[in-house]
Amino acid sequence: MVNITLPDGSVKSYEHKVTSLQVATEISEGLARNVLAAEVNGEIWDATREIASDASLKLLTFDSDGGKSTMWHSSAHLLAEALESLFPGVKLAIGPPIENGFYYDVDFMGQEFTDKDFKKVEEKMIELARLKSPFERIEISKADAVKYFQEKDDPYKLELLEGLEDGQITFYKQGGFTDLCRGPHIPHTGFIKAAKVMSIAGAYWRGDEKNKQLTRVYGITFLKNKDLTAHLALLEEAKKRDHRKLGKELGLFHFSPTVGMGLPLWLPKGADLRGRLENFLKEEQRKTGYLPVITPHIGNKKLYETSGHWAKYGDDAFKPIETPQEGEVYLLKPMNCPHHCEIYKAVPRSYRDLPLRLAEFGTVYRYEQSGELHGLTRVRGFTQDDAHIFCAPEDVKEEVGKVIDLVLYIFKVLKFEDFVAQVSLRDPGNPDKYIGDDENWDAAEKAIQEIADEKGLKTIVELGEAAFYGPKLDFMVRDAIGRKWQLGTVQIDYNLPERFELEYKGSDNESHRPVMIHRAPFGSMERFCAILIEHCAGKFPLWLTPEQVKILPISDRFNSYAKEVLELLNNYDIRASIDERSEKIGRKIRDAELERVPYMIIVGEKEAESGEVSPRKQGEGDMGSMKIETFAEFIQEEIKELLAN
RNA sequence: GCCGAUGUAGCUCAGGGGUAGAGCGUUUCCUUGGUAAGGAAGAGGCCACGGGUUCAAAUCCCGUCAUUGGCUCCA
Repeated sequence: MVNITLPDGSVKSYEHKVTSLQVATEISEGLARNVLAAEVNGEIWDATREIASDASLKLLTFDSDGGKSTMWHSSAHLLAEALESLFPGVKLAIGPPIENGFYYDVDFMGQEFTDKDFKKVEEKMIELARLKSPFERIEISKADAVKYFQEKDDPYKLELLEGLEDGQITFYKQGGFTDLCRGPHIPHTGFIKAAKVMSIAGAYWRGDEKNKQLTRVYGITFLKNKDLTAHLALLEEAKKRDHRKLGKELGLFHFSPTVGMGLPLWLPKGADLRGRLENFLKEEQRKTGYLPVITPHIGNKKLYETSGHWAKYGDDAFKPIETPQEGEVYLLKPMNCPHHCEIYKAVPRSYRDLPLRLAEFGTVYRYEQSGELHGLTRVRGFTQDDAHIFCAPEDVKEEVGKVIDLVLYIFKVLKFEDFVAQVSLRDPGNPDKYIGDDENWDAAEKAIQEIADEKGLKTIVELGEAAFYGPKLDFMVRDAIGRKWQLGTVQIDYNLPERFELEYKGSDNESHRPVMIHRAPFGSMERFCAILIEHCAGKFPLWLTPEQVKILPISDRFNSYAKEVLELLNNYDIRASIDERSEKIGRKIRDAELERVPYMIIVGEKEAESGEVSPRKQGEGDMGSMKIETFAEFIQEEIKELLAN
């Protein structure tokens, strides 16, 4: 008797072994047609694998992460089969599913493989998929497995086999292709209806640059052609939103090789945007008890020896700077925290001073490898919206809670509505990796999890992802087109207070060690601006955008009336300018639309006579006529709503 | 840093061993208009940089630099 418990709690009983697919068929034929894999007792299995004893069962379709990854893993095998047939003699390394598709690392053994070959491979994959070859799971002894790959002369699989234990080894076979694989796989290749080879890149065998470089072939597949089309459309959309492209078009920032790679130059509009974001956060921080501090861009190397950063991250810092006379050694600061610790130490602290929240938009410099640089998201000089909260251990929970409130407010205002909080805790199997006593760790981990729950955050817990100095809470957002980004972070730190010997006098008249909380809601201004640009496709919220209103006179004759309107809007603190070119109104509208100015106002004879304006909303169109004051108040009202707490 | 691709006008890109091309932008002139591109003329390039091959190189080869897709890394 086999009892299968389904996610809704219902139980199905069978006389004999049963496969997930059979269970699915019983529920409905339609479901069975869509089942790619199954989660059996929390482990993902082939839907065709027999379940011999009582189990909980969750059927996985393409809508689930497990279903997708199974589908893509199987697709990697299909890709490998196609490559073997088109490029005889290729050696295969590994081929896992990834977030958007899959890849296979292939040694082409000197055969040329370029993007011109993609189409051929895609067609071959589909041709093979149409055969509906089942994925067969084969348990095999290590000796037989080794023999198989020796005969096939596949050095990579043989090396992988070395690390595997006899009795644990499985092959998967579909059609004429057999691969060493743990599985699981979809029932048969026929599910794969659309295939696309996306790109190729070099990748070292086992990620080690001493090893041979293989060709990583990226691909993606879908159950329906329509889904592939939609996916490609999404990539197109992402290209359109690329902050590097929009940054250029909208005049936000610029990179000059003469200044240096990875060192962004903020143009007036970009600086305006960023400054506004900073002021927005500064104002919120002022309201919630943060104190501003400012620290220099360099600091004595000793500072970083004390903090431990030099030992751990010295290789990722710019080379030290030396004074010409005294032989002192300085570092361009890669972190703000040591400076802030010194501010803490500037005077003796009492429990009455705590929590002490020191905030600074601190610019830091880190040596990123040249190949790592990417627009504003990965740069060598960037500004953190940094703050360090020094508090008593018992206040950690409350302080983290306040940081969460701040982050949630920012997300709400900037319309990052889809996010999860990742709670990073210690790796229980590896306690030596961490500093600080267990008691504090336990308390901090508990505090973070409790407060995250109390604040109603959707959380995922990751064991072993904590920093060596304390647990973390990171916010992962999904942007408007579904891409994931890591934004704000909150980190609890026992290390630096220890290293800098920070103390405060408690109400018991004894010395105590504070806990330090690092937090940066935006992370870095550069990276955040990049994400924001892509999130809103350059259409910034009204309160934030460099130019809120563009005044468009119908002809030169109305430029003077336009100036009156401008002056009035300025009195309402509305950022506006006039398009005085002698172009037709259609042209002025088009250009303002492309500049993503949220509101245009058209002024001509009619408006000049009645003292009104005819506003037009970006992307939407004409709003009719109204008094200038009415429009100004309308703008002010919209901003108020956007910022409402 | 490593591998691949790319580098031509301010921008987007075509071309390709023998006067350097287009569209957009820009400048000047004409046009003065009612909700997403009015017209004309002109300016603008050491074809990334340095070597080589060649009678001749923007074009072919080598190197450098930068950009870019990945890999590795990310306090």
